[in-house]
Amino acid sequence: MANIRDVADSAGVSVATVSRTLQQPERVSPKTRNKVMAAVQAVGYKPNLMAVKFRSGKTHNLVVLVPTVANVFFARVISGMQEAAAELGYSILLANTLGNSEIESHYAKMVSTSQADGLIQLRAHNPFDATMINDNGLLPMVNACEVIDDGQYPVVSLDNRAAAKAMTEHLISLGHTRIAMIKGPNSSPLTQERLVGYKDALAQANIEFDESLLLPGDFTLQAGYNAGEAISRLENRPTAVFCENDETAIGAMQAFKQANLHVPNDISVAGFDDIAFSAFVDPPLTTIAQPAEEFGRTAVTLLVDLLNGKIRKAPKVIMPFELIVRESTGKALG
Amino acid sequence: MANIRDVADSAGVSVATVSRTLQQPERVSPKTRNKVMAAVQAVGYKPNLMAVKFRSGKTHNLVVLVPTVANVFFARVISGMQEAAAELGYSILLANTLGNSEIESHYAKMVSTSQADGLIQLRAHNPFDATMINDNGLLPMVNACEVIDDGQYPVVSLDNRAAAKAMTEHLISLGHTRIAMIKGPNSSPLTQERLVGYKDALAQANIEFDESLLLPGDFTLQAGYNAGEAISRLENRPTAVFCENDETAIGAMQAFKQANLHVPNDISVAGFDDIAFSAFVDPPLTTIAQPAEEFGRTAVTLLVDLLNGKIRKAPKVIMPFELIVRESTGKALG
DNA sequence: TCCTAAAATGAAAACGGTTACATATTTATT
DNA sequence: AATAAATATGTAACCGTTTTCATTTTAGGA
Repeated sequence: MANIRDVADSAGVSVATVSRTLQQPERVSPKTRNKVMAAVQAVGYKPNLMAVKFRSGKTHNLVVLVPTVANVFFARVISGMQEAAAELGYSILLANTLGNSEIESHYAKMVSTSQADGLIQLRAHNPFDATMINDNGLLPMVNACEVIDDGQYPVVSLDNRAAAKAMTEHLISLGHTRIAMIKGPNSSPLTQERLVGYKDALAQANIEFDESLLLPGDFTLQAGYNAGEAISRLENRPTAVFCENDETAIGAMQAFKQANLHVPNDISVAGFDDIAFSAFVDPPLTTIAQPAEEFGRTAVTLLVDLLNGKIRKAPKVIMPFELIVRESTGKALG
Repeated sequence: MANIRDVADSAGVSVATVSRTLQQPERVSPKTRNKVMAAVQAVGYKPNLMAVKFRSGKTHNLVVLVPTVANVFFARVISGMQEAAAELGYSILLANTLGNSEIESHYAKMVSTSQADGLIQLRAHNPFDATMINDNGLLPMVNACEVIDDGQYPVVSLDNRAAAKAMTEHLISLGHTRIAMIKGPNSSPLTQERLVGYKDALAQANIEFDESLLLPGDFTLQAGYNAGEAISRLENRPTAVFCENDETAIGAMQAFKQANLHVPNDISVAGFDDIAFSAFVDPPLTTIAQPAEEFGRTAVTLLVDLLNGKIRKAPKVIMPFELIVRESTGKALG
């Protein structure tokens, strides 16, 4: 591979002049500029950006830690990130961690080993262990969606409590009083917040919280299906189910159909996230829409600001949500 | 950030010794080793991997170009890639190109600018333009799923023609003779191959190919819905629809339901890919399963072999498929 | 104890750029 | 035409590591 010295030799100038021609063309005379450009073509020069990044100490790489890109909501967030990063001149190193802590720390380590400038994660644990921490103890990181509440890192999040409350109120307004909830994984703070919002709404309507209507889940279709089956068999069956994400809701609906329960006549089903599939299932799913792409864009912007020292204290950006009422929720009958 | 020189000073040895201690501990005396390790801890040394990669000329980064991670099938392929890469000591730089050619070439350029050792793409165009090509004209690349047929690059693919033929034969065996097809984007060779397989099966059964039963699509839910609507309105309606991917099939099924067509009694629907959702829609979707994760793993392995010079001629790996019959396809009635 | 071979360590070059500083050239001013 | 100022270019240090080669130290055998 031709390097900058080959170009310099071919053009009969110094390497400094070649570098200047490429970086700040206005600082070099038109005559020289032409010579150099011709030489660049002639020798087929491509700058070794690894050398540039090493020399400058800025990689312009951002690591993104995502539990799984198979989660359709995350996929939208990532799209937003990639767009914003491209605009700001950064590359996204997307780490699909699959819950594998080796992959996680492999990528997290990229920040402490100068391979990336900062990190964004869509999960709620500190990815940096003692071996990665540097002098001042803080590596540049932004948390999106899920929240680490230690207030040390910028956060872009949703008011999950308010959103869950809004959805529960919607169900209550349709006359439902026995409302089950299928939860997300307990490890996720977001799951807890949504649970609190659900309880808020119940309390406000003077409906007693019933522990037996709380079902475990992990945000997958299969978990939704399993919970749906369990609900179908309940003796005093609830008339509505609030699922903490859309995959769960779609899985549950399938279980209800196989148990010959009609949605929403026998049981209303609500989701969370508004993934693309939700408008195309039968019946179309009532859910909470989040500005997923905007989440991603904001996270990247925050991180870049952080890297540029434009941020004093870790900000907390709360994104808006929207209740999308479709046909999977209806009036409580009987 | 402490560098190797700080460690050397702290341990009272040379930088060469520090480097050796870290890279080939056996080449250094136990006494020195302990001193150095202690110094590493004391100064909080983390090697600057940008410098290492620059120096070695090997980045151990692989760029993966994917049109959109929102495609659930791709998400599975990516998971497989990440696993294999982790095992082989490589990092995946995942580029969600969103069809944006700027993002595409931004990431493709990483290979020609020494930021990545090679590239895998899940699309069928040459991402390298004239400005990226190096001396011998070939940059290390592997094509997965979609095929560039110039035989220059290794390929890991499916016999899409055979798979589409198998699915069409399944429909024919159920008594269907009017079988519509909802295509993928025309830009995709894979789409053409599946079309040919479909025609193969028709010809073999002496069913004349009907151009009017061929509907455009782009692998999205919405395109499937649109095509499904169009099919519902056809005067001489087909009794079966073969969709070139599952998203399309799910979108089409939704359109049929809204047109009061029962699946499969009024119309059978078949997909392709076997994404997770397909087992959880109503009715569960008949489809072609591909070993998605294995695709990813194989692509990474091929690329790494290519980088290590273990490959003479561009190999073509064909992965197996499986026909998954669920409830969305049934006997042709009437 | 002395000599040789093996093992351990150090000095310095190299990777490919950028950039501060020095020097050479051009342009402007009188 | 002489001089100052502005512009253009070159020289060399530098970023943090690895690695070759030279040198020193240690171990082993006589």
